[in-house]
Amino acid sequence: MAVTIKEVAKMANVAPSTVSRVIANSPRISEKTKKKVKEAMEQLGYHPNFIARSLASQSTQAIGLVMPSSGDVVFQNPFFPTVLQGISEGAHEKNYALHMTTGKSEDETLDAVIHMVQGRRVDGVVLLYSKVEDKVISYLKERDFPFVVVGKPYKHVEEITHVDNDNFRAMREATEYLIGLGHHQIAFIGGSLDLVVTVDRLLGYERALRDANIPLRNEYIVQEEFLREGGQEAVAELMQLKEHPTALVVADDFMALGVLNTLDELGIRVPEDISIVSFNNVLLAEMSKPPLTSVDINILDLGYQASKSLIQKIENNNEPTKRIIISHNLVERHSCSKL
Amino acid sequence: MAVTIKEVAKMANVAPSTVSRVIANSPRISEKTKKKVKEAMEQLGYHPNFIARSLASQSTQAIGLVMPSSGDVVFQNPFFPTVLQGISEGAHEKNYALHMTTGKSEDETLDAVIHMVQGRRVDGVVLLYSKVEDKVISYLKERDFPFVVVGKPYKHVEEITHVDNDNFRAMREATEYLIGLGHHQIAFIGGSLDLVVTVDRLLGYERALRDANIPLRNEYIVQEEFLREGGQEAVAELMQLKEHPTALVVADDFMALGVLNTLDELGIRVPEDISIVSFNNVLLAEMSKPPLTSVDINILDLGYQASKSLIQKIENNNEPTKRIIISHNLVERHSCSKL
DNA sequence: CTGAAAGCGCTAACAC
DNA sequence: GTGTTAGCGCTTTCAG
Repeated sequence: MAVTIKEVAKMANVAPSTVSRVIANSPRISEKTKKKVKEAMEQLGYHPNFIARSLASQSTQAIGLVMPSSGDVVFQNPFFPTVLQGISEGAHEKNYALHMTTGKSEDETLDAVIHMVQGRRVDGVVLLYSKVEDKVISYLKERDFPFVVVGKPYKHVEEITHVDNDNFRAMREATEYLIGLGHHQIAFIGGSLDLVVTVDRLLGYERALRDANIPLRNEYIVQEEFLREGGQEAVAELMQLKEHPTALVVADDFMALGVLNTLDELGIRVPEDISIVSFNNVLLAEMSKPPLTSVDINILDLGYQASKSLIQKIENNNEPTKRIIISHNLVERHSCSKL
Repeated sequence: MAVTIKEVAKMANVAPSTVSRVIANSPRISEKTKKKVKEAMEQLGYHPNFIARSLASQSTQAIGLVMPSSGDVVFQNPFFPTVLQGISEGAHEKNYALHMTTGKSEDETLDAVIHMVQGRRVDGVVLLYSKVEDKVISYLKERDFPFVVVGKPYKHVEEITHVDNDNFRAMREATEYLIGLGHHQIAFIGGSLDLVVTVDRLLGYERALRDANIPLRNEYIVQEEFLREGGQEAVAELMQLKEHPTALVVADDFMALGVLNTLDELGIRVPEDISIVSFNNVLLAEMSKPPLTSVDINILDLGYQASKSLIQKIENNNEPTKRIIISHNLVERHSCSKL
């Protein structure tokens, strides 16, 4: 077995509790013994056992990550590694570890979360997605277990701490940008309406058009759940309309890449024939042909703030509910042109 | 506090140990009491406390994940979510949880691993990368802590269980494929030579050329560490050679996308002017223009087998060292043409 | 400022 | 088959 607190205590000629206090860096301990103990720890190569500490202190210093069901194609999106990185940075700063959960289906995910929570493996949870009706959220909320969501919860927005962009405004601005370039026939290509982010963006899109007195058309709104097959057709249909759009707002760079691809096959040039603004501004956006004008939503910060605020909530039980809005900004590249 | 084993015991009129046995599904316990206990658990809404169990049994049922330092651009690569998914599936099957570690630098990563291991937070570790000189591997090996690596370790290959593709053969075949199309001037674009995978593939490339009696040229070998800036130049230089290559093998789809991009800017058409074979076959490969001919390396399986074999090793201490080779296959799309 | 002792919730000999 | 009893390694009153 590894070296324990007892052995350190013996070596330093103190009680185990004193060693424990040194670890916790208790203020009421003399510099002298502190030093003595530290030396002993050093010499024995002591490392605290987290599990034991967790059991005694009823806290794990770990936060749980709930990913979308891995069946989802969403998972392929570079969005995730990036939020992860942000979360990880925030956690790291406060010495929290990360515990992951994935399930293939929604039910599996819920199950895994229950295990994690009831098994007391984590002190809090961050949800990396936000669906319209979500069992995980209900479960967590009901048990009053600390959690934050990346994105906007569908229900109880006021009672759930979440980190989000102002997706409504972001999409409104993106659309206005296109309007400013002279476009009136602007289509919206978004993901599943099950995702709150899609809903918000759709609303922003509609608002921009309405404000500019451009009539909305149902044919101009497509939900492209599947990045590939489904998308191809949807875009093709869109372009076959008598009055086909001259510009597109696309909910995600990854999707936009698919769109770009389809357009190319149809012999439609970007930005000459059609303009595109997309979202997220991942590395992909600058590597596509043409490089995409994309709304940067600061994914890293989204993650960073999520773990930060979760930890605050964990450490201070009556931390107020917060809504943290991460800024966004349009990065102009070469996928848009004036009409 | 939550309901414990004791309360269940009391309610079912048995000893705590009996309840424990029921949880462990011990064979030598009567069906009758088993049922009685289960009912009590049900009624009280009992959930075992993992932490307590871990402490008592000296095992956590969790495996640690070591990601490459997050500073690396590598992190952006869709490769990771996919291995993760595979690992997660393998872990899930055996009821293991996942614990993540990331550091910004190599040293931070090592630190995090030490914490995870010494803190007894995990029973084993899987490394999601394989670098040429790696402290994490040395550390783990020295302590004889169970681990497997995804990819091929640089040293001690025989003593470290790892899950890998036959990258040498895969790249040789990819190169031969191009040779078969009539290409003789084939350049190699790979990642950092710090990564073992790059080394293996480079070797496979060289072998294919040698076997075909095509002289190797140093100018034809480029390491493109940075996907963007650096890459642009490297490719440009390559194409400015008097005898520029007519085909490229690229170590990764993501990189290939960058290459495609640069080529386009230079007015060089794929596959008319130059052919490209890339690696990994992620979703990206079919979404690029043109869709990439790419070697599918079964990333998901790479992850799946990694967690599988790690768990075996954890559960059976004298499980032999294994080398697991995941198959690959060339997926033809539209980035190659006959010369 | 430091020590003694009682747990945290569960497992694992060892009895019977 | 089931109960008793020690711990696992640490934290945390409570004394002093």
